[in-house]
Amino acid sequence: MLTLAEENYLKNIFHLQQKSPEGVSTNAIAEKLETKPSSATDMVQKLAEKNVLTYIKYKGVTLTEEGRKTAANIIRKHRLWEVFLVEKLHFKWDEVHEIAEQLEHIHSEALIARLDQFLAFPTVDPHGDPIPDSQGNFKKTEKKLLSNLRKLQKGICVGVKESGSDFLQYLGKRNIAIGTEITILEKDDFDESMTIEVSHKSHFITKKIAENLYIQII
Amino acid sequence: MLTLAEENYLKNIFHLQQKSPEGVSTNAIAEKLETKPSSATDMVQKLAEKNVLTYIKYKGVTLTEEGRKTAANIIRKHRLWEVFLVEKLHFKWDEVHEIAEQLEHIHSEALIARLDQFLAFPTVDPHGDPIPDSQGNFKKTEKKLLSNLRKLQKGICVGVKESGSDFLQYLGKRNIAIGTEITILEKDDFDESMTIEVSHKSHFITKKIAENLYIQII
DNA sequence: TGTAATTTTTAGGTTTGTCTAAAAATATTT
DNA sequence: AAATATTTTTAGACAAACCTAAAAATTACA
Repeated sequence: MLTLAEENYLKNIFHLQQKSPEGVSTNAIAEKLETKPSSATDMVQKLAEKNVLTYIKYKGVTLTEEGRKTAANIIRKHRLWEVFLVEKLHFKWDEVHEIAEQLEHIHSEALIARLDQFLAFPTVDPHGDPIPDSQGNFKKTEKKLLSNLRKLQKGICVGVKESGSDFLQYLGKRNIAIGTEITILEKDDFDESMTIEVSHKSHFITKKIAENLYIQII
Repeated sequence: MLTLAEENYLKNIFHLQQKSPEGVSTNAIAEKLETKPSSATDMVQKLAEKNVLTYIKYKGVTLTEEGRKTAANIIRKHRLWEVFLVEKLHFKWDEVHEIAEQLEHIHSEALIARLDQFLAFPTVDPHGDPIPDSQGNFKKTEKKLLSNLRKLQKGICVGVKESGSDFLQYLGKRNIAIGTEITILEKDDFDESMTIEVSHKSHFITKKIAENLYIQII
């Protein structure tokens, strides 16, 4: 079982590794965690002992598979709690980070499993960031129907289901084409219509339209 | 801002003070917290410095008003989270204590205010223990209509609203009289009927009956 | 009331996670 | 390639929260 401080290091090293997959420097870690490089070195040595990362002096740090899974699980908890705070407690999406920073360290597998179910298994958090599954896997970016996405999720149009010219003209008028980035601003629970943003303009679209657009989540 | 360890001491001292209001010994604190008396002494001295309790060497400890309020607030959070876990995530009432022990230390007034609202301002936790208000006040035990109580809440019958003989005979047949202890086993959300336990027997009663029985919560 | 038993505190030490200052390794520049 | 600059690690210290062992105060009781 990791301590709170250890969990925070692991989570931040995970994020840093996205940017520099070849290895993360202790200085970068210290900066991210707003601490001194010497403290980061100390902690990194302890985490290497615990086999959640490999550390080569002066060369930097890489998460092990175990470390990667642990970090992903913390991120999973953080993002699930954010969904709870926004969807259930009606916080604004920009108010939830600090609280989720605390909640992500609650230890209970059962709690997270039930929270996930209570929230209807969300795949993105209120900022549109993906929520990894319980095995720590981030969903491979695959095409989905626009109608299956949630509020604030972002994606790139990668195809259409119905390809009649009426439909394509409809898309053309709204500057939607293959490669176009789309963000869901609002989604109505009742009729599944949505407001989407396309190149800084917002459009209202019906369920029928959304069911005919393939999107790759980004 | 108190540390997690300090909060746990405070909460437990609060509970111990219920049993011995004249002062709590450091040994009793150590036993409750499963630590050594010397550690309890150390912590108590630190908490006295922080003005949340008064400490007289060899004589024991009493919470200050500030300490009392802080402790009550931790208990409030613990019990609100228990309600959430049972009512929203469908945990059993005996599975929630450990998780609530962690959640009670999340620092955010806004979170607790919204959680309270989300849970519709419960006054008791799933074990029937009272939830103090945001000022740290425990509701004075006062009579309430049975229909206003929640599942698992316990009380003593202290009066009736409608006192026609039909009604009193109805109560008599079920061994309900002034002084009788009643526990709500089940409460139906739809028609507000309930199953109650009276001297080890369970009875089904309608909303109309429940609206005419005054109960003192225990 | 004085001695024994118990409770409580003090003294000194450990671990965790941090710090500063200095040393060592690596990288850069001329 | 040598000198300089930068990055990174090591060494030693500190606060929090705990421990053990010993001392001091209180309580029990003969």
